[in-house]
Amino acid sequence: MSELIHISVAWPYANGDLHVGHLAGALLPADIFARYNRLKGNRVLMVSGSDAHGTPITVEADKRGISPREFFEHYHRRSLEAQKKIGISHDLFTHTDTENHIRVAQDFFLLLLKADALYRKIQRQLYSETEKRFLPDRYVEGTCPYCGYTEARGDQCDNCGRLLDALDLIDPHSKIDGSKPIVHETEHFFLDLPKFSDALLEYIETHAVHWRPNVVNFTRNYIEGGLKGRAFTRDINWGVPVPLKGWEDKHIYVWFEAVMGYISASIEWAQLNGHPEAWKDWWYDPAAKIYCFIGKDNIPFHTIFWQAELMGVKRIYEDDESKQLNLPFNVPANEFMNIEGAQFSKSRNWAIWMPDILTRYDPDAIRYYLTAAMPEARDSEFSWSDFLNRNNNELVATWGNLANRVLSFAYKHWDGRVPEPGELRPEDQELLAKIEAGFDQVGKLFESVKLRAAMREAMRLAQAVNAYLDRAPWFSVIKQDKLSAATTVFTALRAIDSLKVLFSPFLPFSTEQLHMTLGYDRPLYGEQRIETVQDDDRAHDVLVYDSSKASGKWKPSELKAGQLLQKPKPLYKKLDESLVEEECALLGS
RNA sequence: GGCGAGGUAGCUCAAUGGCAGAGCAGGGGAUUCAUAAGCCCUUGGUUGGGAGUUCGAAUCUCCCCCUCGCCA
Repeated sequence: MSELIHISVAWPYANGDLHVGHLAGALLPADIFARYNRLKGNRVLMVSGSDAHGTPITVEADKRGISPREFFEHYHRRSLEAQKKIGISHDLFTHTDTENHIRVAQDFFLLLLKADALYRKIQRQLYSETEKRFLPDRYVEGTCPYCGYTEARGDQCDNCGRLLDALDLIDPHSKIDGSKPIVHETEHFFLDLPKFSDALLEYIETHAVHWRPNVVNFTRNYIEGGLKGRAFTRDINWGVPVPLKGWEDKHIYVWFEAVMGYISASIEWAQLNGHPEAWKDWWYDPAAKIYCFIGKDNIPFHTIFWQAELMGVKRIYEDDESKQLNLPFNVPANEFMNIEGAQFSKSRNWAIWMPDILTRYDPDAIRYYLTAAMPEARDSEFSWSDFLNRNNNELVATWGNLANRVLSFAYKHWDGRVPEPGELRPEDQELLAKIEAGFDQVGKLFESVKLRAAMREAMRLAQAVNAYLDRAPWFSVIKQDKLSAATTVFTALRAIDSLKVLFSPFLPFSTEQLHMTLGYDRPLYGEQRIETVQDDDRAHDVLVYDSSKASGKWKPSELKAGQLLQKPKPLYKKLDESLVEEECALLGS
């Protein structure tokens, strides 16, 4: 039975390149999960985009003397390239500064206002006269009123650890230009979260049964601790303008606006595909399942605030009052990936950047390691020596070598064709039955979003094929009893053909190569393309996934004897241990 | 400071009250189709520290230490 699966992937902030944290935290698990569901025959809609708004982008753009738009578009384009190379198969990866997104976010705002989910409140905030703008708390520095530390930030004192109100800082000054800010009053809209408290708890009790414990506990506790209204608008001159007269200078708070992108991107996808209403299948059919793939820092936004927004508007671009927007079905948040024993840090360049490592390593080698070390249950560690070992000892040695040894042997002894087997012996049937059962076992792990375990299970099956080959007659009998050898090689080829499917969500590039080597002509997966979309006034670049040529199915091999093989080539490269020292030297430089 | 998660073998990680496991690394063995790959066997643990509950604790409770996230 075909299911509707929506995959909402956290929007990477476009103030820098993608790094392994983005991949391991959200992008890669989402892609693996999407590919599995496509193979299962489910209707998948996976969307995301670059988060283009917010203060850090304006600050960086100012530093470089360019516009925020020019600044984020640079990183957006690099993000598209990197994700295409590593095979993150978004049906649409767009950004939040499109005319479509701005329109949707503004309509969302107006619906929330109409639903009485927003209220107005006047605040006092620090204002920079030199920059003609309000200063976010973390861009203010001054003396801590408690401990006297002179470099306390507006939100927190790093010396005594106390939380501060920027207005309490002694001798406050702007971190950007050192000028002294003054106190201004400013009015804002707030999202009335307490109003949704009961409904949110109810949602957690009914929906979160199968969620990861850390996500449920954190969320329940957060709500039970008492929700407070949160500022929904900001004094910033970059973002989605508040669509009300007299409010033109204020913009919707970037966090609240970015999550709306899951809907705006679904709408954009539907329009690009010529079925403008198609997005509603995922957002209004109660049977559709929405999965949010995010990092742990994002949990409250995807388990509380986004739900409150959806509950608040109830429906958008839909007149039928019996319909209601779907709430996320699961939020499989990942923890963080540290690097060589220390936290990721952009300022110290303690980071592994995707565009950079993609110049040196194959995408599947990176995908294999990031999945094996994925922070599903707790923070995990990226270590270059571990990367080397897992690549050489697991990916190359166990799985790559298995495919290569069998294919080379078959190609050499049966004129480049799949051999005609004799009757299958008990050990052949046993192996094939084991592999067939793997589709259910690995599938179950996918359903509960345990991707590390799923890949390990596939690897265990590859080991079982190696063990089978150790006992079965083939190279030792090729001269005397070619039929026996043919039966073994046929069985092993079928096993490899099945393993190719099991591994393909994790390793889409190499399994596609293997698929072709095995003599198929239609690819397992669709094609990714970077395209330019023309809006009313502007244009923007997107990454799309075209599934029209995809033929992969989540089911055991039916490889036929006589099928013409292509000359096999190794699927993976063994890496030299010198890389460990070289890569570590690049960290922090 | 409050809340949440985590600390398990050399490394990366499993194990939610019932004999502490896996992969890799390390050691030994029989092999040669294959990228010196694969297969079989195997050495490693006072589960961060302390106290308690229990017939039984990595797991539950309390205290302490350390790491991460959110509140910010």
